[in-house]
Amino acid sequence: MIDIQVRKLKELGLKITPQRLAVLDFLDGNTSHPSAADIYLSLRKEYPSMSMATVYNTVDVLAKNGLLLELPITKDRMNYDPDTSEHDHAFCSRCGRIFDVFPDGAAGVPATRAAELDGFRVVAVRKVYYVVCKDCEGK
Amino acid sequence: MIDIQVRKLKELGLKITPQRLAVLDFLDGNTSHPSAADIYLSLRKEYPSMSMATVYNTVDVLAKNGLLLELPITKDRMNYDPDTSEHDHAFCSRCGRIFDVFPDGAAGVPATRAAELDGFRVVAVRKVYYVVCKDCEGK
DNA sequence: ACACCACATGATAACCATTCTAATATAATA
DNA sequence: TATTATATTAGAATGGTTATCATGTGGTGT
Repeated sequence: MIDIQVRKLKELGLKITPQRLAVLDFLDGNTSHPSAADIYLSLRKEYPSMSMATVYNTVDVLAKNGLLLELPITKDRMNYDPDTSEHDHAFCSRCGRIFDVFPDGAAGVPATRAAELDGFRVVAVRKVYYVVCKDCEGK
Repeated sequence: MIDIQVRKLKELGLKITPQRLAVLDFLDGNTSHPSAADIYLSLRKEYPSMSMATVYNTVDVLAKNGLLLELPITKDRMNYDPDTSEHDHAFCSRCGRIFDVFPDGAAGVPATRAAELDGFRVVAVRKVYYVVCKDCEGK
């Protein structure tokens, strides 16, 4: 599973370190949209020496190379998503959770439109729904 | 022009202060998507006593009441948009400018879809295009 | 016009996510 | 195994945002 990503790292000339593998392993299949602190706290058990700087270095290099999406949703932290397929997100401002929102086919924006915009070269697109989720709606 | 917004403030039971009027006046018709610091620096000339706290208080209360959009685009600051009509934004990572992107009619997402999503109540939607703008593309 | 008071302002400190620094460690290669 | 470019680490620094609290003031009723 993460072998694919390891291969990508190698292709990019990035060194395969235990820390990077740990981050990749933690992110693999993770749909919780963790923050850097979430990743750090989770890995600290297994890698007590890991520092926040390494987490930031790692997510930065992953994001810069398209292996991880950066989700700027609130003003107080960045969140990350290892699922780089085309989808949106819903953020519940009550509980703070971030949900994946996959295109339902019909309402999807054509890829052609995303590639060019007012003569600008489009590098990425982020769409966020600010919602009150089911759990929170029921108070 | 800003009389409309003053009326809205009154309706919401908010006091009409010189500082709020100054912020509203600065934002009125402003398409530069300023940060709190931008607002503060611009108003300091006219209102030397104004503090960042007041700017934050003001934009928060305006945003909370739908008179101002919060745009979480990068990890280093929040930007604001007084144009609350339905539109998207394009952010050029080279020059840092934020452009308005208005729906071209054809590709707009139906309002009905925005109101309900996977059973979640949708409060707001933000769509950001990360681009390289024309000016920056030509290096 | 005046007094009252809930709310707003302002200076400052506190907070916290992120970045920087510089010394040390290590993966990759030959 | 030696070399070297790259990565890691702890800690400090940075900077946007929030919190604190004393002071000021807009709005309302008298």
